[in-house]
Amino acid sequence: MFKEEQIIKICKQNKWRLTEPRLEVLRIISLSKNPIKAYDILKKLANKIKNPKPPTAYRAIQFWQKHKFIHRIESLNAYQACSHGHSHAGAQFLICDDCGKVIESNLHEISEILKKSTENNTFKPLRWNLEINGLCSQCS
Amino acid sequence: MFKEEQIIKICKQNKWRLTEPRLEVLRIISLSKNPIKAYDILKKLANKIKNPKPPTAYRAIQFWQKHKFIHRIESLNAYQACSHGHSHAGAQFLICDDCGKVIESNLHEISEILKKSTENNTFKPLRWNLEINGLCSQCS
DNA sequence: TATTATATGTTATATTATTACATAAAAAAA
DNA sequence: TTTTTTTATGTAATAATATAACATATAATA
Repeated sequence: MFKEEQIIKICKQNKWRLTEPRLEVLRIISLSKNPIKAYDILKKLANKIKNPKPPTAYRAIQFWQKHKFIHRIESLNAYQACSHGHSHAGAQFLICDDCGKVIESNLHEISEILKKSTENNTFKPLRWNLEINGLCSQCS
Repeated sequence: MFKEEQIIKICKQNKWRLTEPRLEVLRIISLSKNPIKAYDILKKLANKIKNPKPPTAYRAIQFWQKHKFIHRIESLNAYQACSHGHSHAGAQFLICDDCGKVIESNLHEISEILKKSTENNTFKPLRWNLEINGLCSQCS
């Protein structure tokens, strides 16, 4: 969704500190074809900064998650760049069981349903995560 | 959803071996008010069988998951008894950020949407997991 | 009863993530 | 500008979650 220069700009505008580990971690996640795991990020990070330790990766991951530029795919323990506007309350992912590709999907009806559900049962949804497993068009 | 005797019956009918660790793990999960973590299951299991090790808990968890009597709440790394018929393809959970209670919800419209989504984008959904965070009626 | 398949016990280890504390760098205040 | 405060990083240690591997036991089947 976002090009690096856009992100740099957004960070500047919001006065978010765009440090080297953060930028490198974002690049690693963005360049990854499929969701990437924390320790794989860490391995790649070692090509950019010397002998990085887990907290270095996890802190940067946390930073980008907080600002909604990346998502965590819970069922995979892995991270993927957000491919939509970065301020949506919920996300839905189509996870191909065959090739492992994860497509971030819109399915905007979901938020409608959640609103309705609220009225009915009084649970007040704030954010959500929908992970759908199946077969992508390539693999089916 | 299921009482123990029903489960015993279902296992018998299907010739699933209902061993002691499996039964005890199911009881522990069923009796837990909120989703329970594997190592907490293991701790409780120690009251029932002598010095159980992680695989004992994880194997039983896996068994009940496979047969859809329990769900894993991915965002919590925790397990909860299924409160619906145990053969649905997808599950939705309302997770209260305040009290930690997790309500398994119906939201049957979801499957409709997924079917539609399939037609549109050719992804073929097989199963899904929707975790909605917010505030339950008690806490809001 | 013998054979096969399934489940468990146990040790070890892999994977994922956080705590704690010292140091450094940037931002804000004086 | 200098001091102070806040924020981020480096590093070591360890916590939390999960699985592999293999020997033994138990149940199902032949």
